[in-house]
Amino acid sequence: MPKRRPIPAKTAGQRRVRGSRTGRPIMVLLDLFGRRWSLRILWELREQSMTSRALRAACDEASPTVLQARLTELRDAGFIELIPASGYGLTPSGRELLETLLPLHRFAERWSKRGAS
Amino acid sequence: MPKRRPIPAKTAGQRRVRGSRTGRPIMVLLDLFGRRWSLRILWELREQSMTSRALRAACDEASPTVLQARLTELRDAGFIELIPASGYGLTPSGRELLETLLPLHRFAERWSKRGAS
DNA sequence: GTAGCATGCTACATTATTTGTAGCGAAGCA
DNA sequence: TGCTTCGCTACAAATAATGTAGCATGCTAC
Repeated sequence: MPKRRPIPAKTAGQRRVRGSRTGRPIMVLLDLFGRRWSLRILWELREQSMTSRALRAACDEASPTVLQARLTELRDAGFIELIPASGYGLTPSGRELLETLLPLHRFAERWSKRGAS
Repeated sequence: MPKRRPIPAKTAGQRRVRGSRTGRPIMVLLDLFGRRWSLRILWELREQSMTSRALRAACDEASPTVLQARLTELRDAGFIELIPASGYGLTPSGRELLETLLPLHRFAERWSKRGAS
């Protein structure tokens, strides 16, 4: 039973939402981000665009197979784009998404400095 | 080659940070959240505590094996806790984490309503 | 123009993770 | 005692990720 979801894709210029069953957008995102390297890729692109190979280097040399898969998914989702001149970079939407994730950085620092609790 | 990381764990009351290679806290988080069901679990607990079985139901009946693994990891990370009376719930730290993730909900709504870009 | 070199991307066998189903032992309650 | 739920585990089958190699294309330098 392939529980894995075909990932959001464009349909005639319109996003086809089909999340973890309900189609609720937040579920689609949580599902997409729950795949290996998704969040990491977005994170590494936060300050600069990179070629796919540089991105791979930035991501602990993750295998090109998955990386390429994530890249395609994130592209279909409209968060990143490939610009021949500069490589992969965030779209306006992707940048907006990253804005909402930035507080996570500060939280991570606080979190690591204290015990569990 | 098990690239998979043993997950942050307590060591004599002290968190042992050991991220995706650098040990940077943000990497540890991105890594933890890049595993299936991690984010979803936190999300489902945002408003109420739940028994492990209710949580499973809330998470599309994900297999108890992974769910249990994630639960343990999130517990070790100090984001959730098991209280016999009420089941699994967020710790103060977990609630703080969730606060930083809430904007994601609003973003998801906006995102789904427009095309990609 | 042809020999390099870097790009985005793919093939494919191996290894790791997840799924689905069943069920255990403990605790609560009748 | 019998019934129910709890947290959690076993384990085989299915799916996803890894690691290595390499292709085709588009450069720039000779």
